[in-house]
Amino acid sequence: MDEAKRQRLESSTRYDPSEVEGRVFAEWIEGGYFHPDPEAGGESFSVAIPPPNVTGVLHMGHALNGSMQDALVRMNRMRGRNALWTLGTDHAGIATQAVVEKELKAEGKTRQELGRGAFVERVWAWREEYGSRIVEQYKRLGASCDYERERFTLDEDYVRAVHRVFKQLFDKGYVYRDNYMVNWDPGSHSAISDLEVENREVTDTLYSIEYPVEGSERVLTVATVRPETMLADTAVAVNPGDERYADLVGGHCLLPLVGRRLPIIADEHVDPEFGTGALKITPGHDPNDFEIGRRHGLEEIGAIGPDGRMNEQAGEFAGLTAAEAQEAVVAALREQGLLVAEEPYVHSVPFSHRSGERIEPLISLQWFCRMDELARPAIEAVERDEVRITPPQWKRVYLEWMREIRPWCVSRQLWWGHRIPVWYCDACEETIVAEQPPERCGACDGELRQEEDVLDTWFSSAIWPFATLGWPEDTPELRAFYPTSFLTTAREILFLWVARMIMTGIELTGDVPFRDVYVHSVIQARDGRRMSKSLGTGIDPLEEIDRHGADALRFGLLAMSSTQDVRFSDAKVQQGADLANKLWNASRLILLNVAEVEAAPRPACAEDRWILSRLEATIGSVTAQLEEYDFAHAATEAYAFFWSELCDWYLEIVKPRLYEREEEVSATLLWVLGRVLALLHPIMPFVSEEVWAYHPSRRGHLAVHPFPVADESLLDPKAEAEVGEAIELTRRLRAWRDLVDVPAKAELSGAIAGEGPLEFTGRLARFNFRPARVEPGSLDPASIRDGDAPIAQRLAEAEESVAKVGPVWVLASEEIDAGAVAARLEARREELRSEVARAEGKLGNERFVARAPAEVVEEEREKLDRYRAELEELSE
RNA sequence: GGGCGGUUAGCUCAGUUGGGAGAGCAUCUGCCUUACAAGCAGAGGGUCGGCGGUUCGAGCCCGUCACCGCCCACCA
Repeated sequence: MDEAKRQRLESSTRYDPSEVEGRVFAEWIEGGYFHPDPEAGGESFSVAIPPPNVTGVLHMGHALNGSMQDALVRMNRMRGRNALWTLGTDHAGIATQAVVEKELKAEGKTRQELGRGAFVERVWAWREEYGSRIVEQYKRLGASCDYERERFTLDEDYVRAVHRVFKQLFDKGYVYRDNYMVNWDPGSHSAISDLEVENREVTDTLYSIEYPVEGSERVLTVATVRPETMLADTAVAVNPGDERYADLVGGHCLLPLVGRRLPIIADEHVDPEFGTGALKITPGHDPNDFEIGRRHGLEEIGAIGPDGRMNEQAGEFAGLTAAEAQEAVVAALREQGLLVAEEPYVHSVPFSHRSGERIEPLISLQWFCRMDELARPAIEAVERDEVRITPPQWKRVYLEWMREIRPWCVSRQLWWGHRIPVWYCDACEETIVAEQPPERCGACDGELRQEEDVLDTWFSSAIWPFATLGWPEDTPELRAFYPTSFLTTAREILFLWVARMIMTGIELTGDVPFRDVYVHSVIQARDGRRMSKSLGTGIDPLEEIDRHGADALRFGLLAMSSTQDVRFSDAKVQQGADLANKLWNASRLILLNVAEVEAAPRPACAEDRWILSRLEATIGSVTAQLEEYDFAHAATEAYAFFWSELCDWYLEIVKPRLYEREEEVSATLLWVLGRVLALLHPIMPFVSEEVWAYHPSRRGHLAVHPFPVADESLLDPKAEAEVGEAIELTRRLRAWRDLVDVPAKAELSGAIAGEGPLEFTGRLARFNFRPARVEPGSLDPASIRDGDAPIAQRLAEAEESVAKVGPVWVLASEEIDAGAVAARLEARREELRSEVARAEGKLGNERFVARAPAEVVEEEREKLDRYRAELEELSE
């Protein structure tokens, strides 16, 4: 080690992530480790990041998902796979357009004033300036993405891919244009899909209105929470089995305020139990009524326009907002005495997930995609586990949703996005769908105009895993890295994104887009509420990185993740920070004291075999857990091995040997340290890489160092048992010392029977042991010196076959308070008496003895014997 | 209205096929022991949401109730 490095190790007693992370990340990039050559050959491993919105800033969900992906990508890169982690951003139509429109508004302008072309240019400008923020933030996390292949869903070739998809689906008859009821979002001024609607409980007023029946004194009383929509009513419906109204079906009533004749129809949808059993039908503004209307061939009237205001169909109410119209309609009805009841009514109402505004269902000419044909193979792929979903309950959720799938409204009335590749000829009414803009109409050579609408953002993200690799071209990237290896995702986009990727992947590439889907848990705010910007409950991952380091946040997030949702735990992040610091300091101890030897397992005694065995066992199980997406157990198990077994026990045990620069222990320690660093690297890449820089075995960066494979030949159950017992003995001695109030500095004397790795036990528990050859229950007089008197006995049990550590006697000394010892002894006797009673009770139960498995009964008998023996020994 | 998940130590969470309840943090006690006081050693703390059932034996299996959360749903 050169002098500068030694100096730094000696002087830095604390690990400082802020000093390390930027520098180390730059080295990785310079090394080009994250930029694989698709033609390198060999086994590849690839992941396409769920593309964050280009407007986005890194939030805790990204940080969690990123930590998980990076752990697996790094592990596989270290295993020598040709690893690609594709990063990029989503143009996020509505969100991005809204951001720029807000900017415009601040300048007193609107997008309409600007015009489409200038507006879109303006969004691109915005994107150039701010669009890479989140990419930079992924670097702070340490994400080993290929930053040289950053993709954007509006890249030129990505646009071509989208056009190809649209055309292909159109040609197959899946994509079509129709006048249909859609979820109109008055906020973004666009249609949105069913998946972008969220239902909220709302208390409205339920109004009961009387519709006079034509040619009769009777009235039909209908109930509605939206009286303003009555202006667009085109029928009244009753249940076909409802005898009260059987004679009226086929007749008409008169729509109050408007005077339109409404046919009275019978439809199964009407619940005779609800209200009066008569339902006003507004096909233009209610999804149910729309269906009924289509079944009965009713007229579809739109009285509310896309701007949320009443149109000319609303007669005198035209120009009012829907809310104003409601008041006015109610007032008019009340005046005419047709309003017979008003009562509060709680029901669920659709709201736009995008703008938060109440959805206005209305009929509109839109582009749709039929999903049933696309869904079929995507269902089979999951049923057959060609795409595995973890945890398994989400498989069922996916399948159930897919089996009920409905057409997808893919057009959006926005300017920012993939403009739909459809051209209309006004001269001959030809519709042309094409990948490239056609010059003139092929039929009549007339002028063409392109469809104004753009595609749903999710239409383009649905092809992300292969479009980012160059599809539809047959690129080396596509050949090498598709299908991708896995996808980690939040469950909220299981339908919105994951299902659609599987469908398009199979349809367009003939293969699934990924083999594995891991649905991760949601990290909630500290108080259990949802983390959200608007609630102010968000926790900024970048602040956490500033405060504790990226490794700490990564460790914390992985450790707190689970199959169920969990609250954000500052303690877990702190645990990660502590681990990084501990790693640094343990490494200082080792690296500054070892002899100059090659790292190698060179066990010289039981404890050496023990730590090697524990290390390999840990490598095996942490690796398996990472492969099963059990990140929490992987992180905490690696932590426990390193902290407790390696630092608290092994390093303390071998310190004397280390200080003497013993070669065997030096070699072993370097070996263990190297493997631990590699094992931790996928979870804590920065600190592990930094420490590795000081390791004498280093030939290159840890990021591309081989990942450890558990070496079973180093597993040693015997050493584990022996040292485990010596550790247990040490613990009991320490506990005993504390409980009898022996001063911390006091060195006690004792006699011990047995053999095994006891040297460290005496040292760590501050006991001077003398070997004592004993029969159970008695102390060999030969081992007692003048003035010695055993005052406490049997601090450890002898395990038959292994270490053969026998009873321990502590010899009297002035540091020991005989009264405290006696009290402790009595407490132990009490404990034993209750254990004996418990075991006796169990064994006294005939049914237990008769029915429990023999080994369980035998075990219980052995326990009883042991407790009795110890109690016997401790009795005066 | 359906479906899913949760309820375990003061807090946040683990708990593999049913055989004496664990971790981290917090608390208390003692230690600046020459890697780390962001440390070390030790201790205390839980009728595993309630009730019932199956079983020799239940945190775990079954039923039921109570809260909490999420997803899906076209009943005005």
